Amino acid sequence: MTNRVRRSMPLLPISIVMQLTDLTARQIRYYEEHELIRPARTEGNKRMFSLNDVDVLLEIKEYLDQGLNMAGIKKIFELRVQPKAEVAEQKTVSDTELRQILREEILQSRSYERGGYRQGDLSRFFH
Amino acid sequence: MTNRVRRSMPLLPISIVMQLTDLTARQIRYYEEHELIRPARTEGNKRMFSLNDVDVLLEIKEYLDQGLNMAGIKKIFELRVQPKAEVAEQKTVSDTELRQILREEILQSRSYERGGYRQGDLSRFFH
DNA sequence: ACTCGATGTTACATTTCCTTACACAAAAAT
DNA sequence: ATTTTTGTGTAAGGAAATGTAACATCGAGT
Repeated sequence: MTNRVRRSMPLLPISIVMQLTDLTARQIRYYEEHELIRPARTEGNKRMFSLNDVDVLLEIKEYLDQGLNMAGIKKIFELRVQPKAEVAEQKTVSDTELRQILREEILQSRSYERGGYRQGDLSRFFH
Repeated sequence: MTNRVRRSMPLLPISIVMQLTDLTARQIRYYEEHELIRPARTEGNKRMFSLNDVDVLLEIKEYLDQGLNMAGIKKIFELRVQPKAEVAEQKTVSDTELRQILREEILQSRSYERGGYRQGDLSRFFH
């Protein structure tokens, strides 16, 4: 359930996404222009990307490499069936709420798996 | 193996960490001053935090709530045994390499679990 | 009352990111 | 063979996020 929530949480600034995807800012913004991704915005209008966004970007890159154009890629994403539950969830949960959820889950999770590690473990959090 | 790598990858700007932890920038920087965390820096000297860092920060917060002071918390972290393999890994892998690894893993992972979802799945990546 | 530890606040500098506009090469369309 | 479209580069100017540094505050303990 919350898996999807986690992956769609806007956490990353564009600089990191650039490093993760090897795309330029220009490219990333261009793909957003074509509505292939919809990064969240901070109060100050800066883009914040989710892991999902990164994933989509990598996929776009792949398709471009294979010779597809924007139209083709756009169509592919359109055809992808989107579970209704997911849509509902996305519409009802705000970014701020997402982070609240995340924080709570982190707090809960930590109590368990703290063993011989120097620091607590956040990995459980991601799936 | 790469689990630890992932969690120690510097991805988050301070603003997001603030939201995730409910700490102020002042507090976060203060804890860094006391070497409880060691966030990476961008070329432009901005702090970039890993999930590990967030985890540690939440722990610090917890301890402070319980009345501990910096010295106490510091000591606790010191006493935490750190597996040797981890140390070696942390010393030999640069941030840039980390992101490279991450990217590659994302690419690999996506091919599998793409089913009825609108977008590829990055979750496998985290643990 | 005084000190110290943890945090708030303010000021100023720098970096990062934004939008907008123009350029351009390669591909597609005419 | 031109002309258009597409995907991307690049530059300008401005706004937002973050940095450091200094001083202020406030509670706990002495």
